[in-house]
Amino acid sequence: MARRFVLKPQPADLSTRFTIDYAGELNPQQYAVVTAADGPVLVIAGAGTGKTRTLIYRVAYLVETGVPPEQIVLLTFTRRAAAEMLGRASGLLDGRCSRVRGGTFHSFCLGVLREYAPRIGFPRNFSILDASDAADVVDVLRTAGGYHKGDKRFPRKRSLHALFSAALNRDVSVGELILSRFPQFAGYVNEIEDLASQYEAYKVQYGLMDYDDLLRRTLSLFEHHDDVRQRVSGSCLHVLVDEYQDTNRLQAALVRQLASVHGNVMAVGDDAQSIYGFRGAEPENIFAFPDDFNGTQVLKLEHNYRSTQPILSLANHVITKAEQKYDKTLFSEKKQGELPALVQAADDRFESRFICQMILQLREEGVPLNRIAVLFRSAYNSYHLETELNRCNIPFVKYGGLKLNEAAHIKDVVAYLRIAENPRDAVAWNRILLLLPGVGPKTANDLIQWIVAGSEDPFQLEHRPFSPRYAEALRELFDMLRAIRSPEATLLQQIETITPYYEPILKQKYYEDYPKRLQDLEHFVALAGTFSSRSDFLASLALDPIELTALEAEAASKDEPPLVLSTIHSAKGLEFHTVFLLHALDGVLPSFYSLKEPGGLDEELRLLYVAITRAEENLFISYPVVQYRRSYGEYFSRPTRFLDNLPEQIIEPWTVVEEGAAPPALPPAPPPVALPAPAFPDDDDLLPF
DNA sequence: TTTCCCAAGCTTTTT
DNA sequence: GCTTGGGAAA
Repeated sequence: MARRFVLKPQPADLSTRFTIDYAGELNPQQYAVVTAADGPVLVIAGAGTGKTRTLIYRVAYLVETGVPPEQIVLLTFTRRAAAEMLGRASGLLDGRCSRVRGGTFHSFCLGVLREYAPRIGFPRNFSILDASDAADVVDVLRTAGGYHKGDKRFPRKRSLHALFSAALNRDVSVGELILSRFPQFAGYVNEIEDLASQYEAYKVQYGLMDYDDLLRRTLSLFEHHDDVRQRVSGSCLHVLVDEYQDTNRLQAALVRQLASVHGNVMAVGDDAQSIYGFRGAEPENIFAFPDDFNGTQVLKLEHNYRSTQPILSLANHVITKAEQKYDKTLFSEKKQGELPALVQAADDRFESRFICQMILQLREEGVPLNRIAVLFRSAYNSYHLETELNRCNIPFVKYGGLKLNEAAHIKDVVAYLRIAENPRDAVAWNRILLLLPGVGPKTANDLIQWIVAGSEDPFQLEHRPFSPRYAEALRELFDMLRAIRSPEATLLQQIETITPYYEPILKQKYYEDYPKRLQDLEHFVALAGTFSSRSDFLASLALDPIELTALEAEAASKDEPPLVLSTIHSAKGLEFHTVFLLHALDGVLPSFYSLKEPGGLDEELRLLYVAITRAEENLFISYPVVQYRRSYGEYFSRPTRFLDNLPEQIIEPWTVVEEGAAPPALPPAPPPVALPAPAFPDDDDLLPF
């Protein structure tokens, strides 16, 4: 019997049913972005203009207007950023937003490839190579090919891989790149190009992908398999891309593919904050966006809610020094505030003590530690400070330093897991075979050939030529691997099978500091416990590297959220009540290396701009007058050229002195008279650091 | 072929 | 301060 079901009429105005008062909670510019119609939208957002907040509301708005959350894709620069944004969006909307797909380009591509990799000749369980794995591959090939036999210097494995990667990300051939930017290797163009193609072949042969492969193989998957593109892009009803100024050519092409079915893309960026040129990022992507997408609506966010006017004035001043002109002047809603300080310290120790004491004072005043950040150009710039912080018992996390998965002993353990996941993973095999006594590069290579060419069960020793020198060790290894391969073993059980096997090796290999490394392993085991599948765990380690200090800080202080130490790059998108920038020296920021790069100085300047605009209330830029270099001794350093000749109404000079020598250099006391300017060496004599 | 030892060289920013 | 490469002994 046929029936008729009568639908009730839909309410004419959906807005009355929104749970969020968008117009009330956002300014008109933000509101325009959040409620923008379908189609391509480009948002030019200055620093501190509530970009993140706007994107969060946009996601919520889309969900409220009926877009299925799983058809929204939010591409961000780090997974941390994605998780934070989706968390906040979920908070706005009773958890519905948690089903939004979010992550980095790399993690999104990984998801696509895990499904479609066989279409382009890769196994689904391909392994992901990090930079040092990739360098290991290059090393194996280079040794096998005997390239380093020449009389001149052949590039090192890391340089080689960096070269391959740079060529790919800039869409030029390795040969062209060498001639244009690395003339010192020009004598080896043919050899290096050979190696590059061997590297590619090796990855295909053993089912391996490096970071670049994740992007470019996904792109080529879309380009050559239209049904896949249709399917994937069809599931992306809305694509939102954060930090668009830091996308490279590949990523921009991916965005075009993802939006090719529905055409709903929102890209958000700020060309003045482009700091990834070294990785092939092309800030021009922002300006090319309207050409790439017909009918692009361009919207702007200009009101700064983060920083006080004095901090913005400094930022505005600094950015005018760029070669390239930026059409930017930031205005704050917060008019009042302390002047940014340019703090001169005698040396590293003074600088560190100044920062620690100031932090303690701020904490006294009620500023939580995790609202304070110390930023620096390079991870090692903070060594002295870290010692001093430990002395003062100030807990901290450091972002941008050594990652958990970069530590050799962690990489070893991960290698066992990787083999269990992908038994053809030659890099992982190489790594763990070399740990066996009596096995060197040659034997390892031979064994890998046997193993990979072998039967379905790669962990059989029978019928394989092997020497008694390492037979017993190999048998033990295979027994262990077979145990963790067992389908019943949970991830935690697998790791608990590995550790007793690996500990003797660890003890032997790192006898001096093995207890410390053992501790890392314990953290690692604990971390593994939070994952359910081995493949998720491995992917997360590769794509969302965890800071070594993050685990330590967590273990050490449950009571107080720690201070943040971070490279400027890793602080992108974040904001803090108080920001310290240390080692603001010529040669550090701008980095010595940047002088050789075309456009390098501007990028360093933008880096300073990013650092400055992280601050809400207080900004202290400090530098030591005397630096020490082993092999050179002590020498005078020079503060960053970017702050030369700034008026005192823009940045206030401070001097740090020992108690008794002069009034303490702490507010509200007026800053003491500056020391006589140090005798700077001539630019010619100036050392890189 | 492996392993040990010593000298040389280099040292940014990230997925 | 650390990795990397070369050379020589086992």
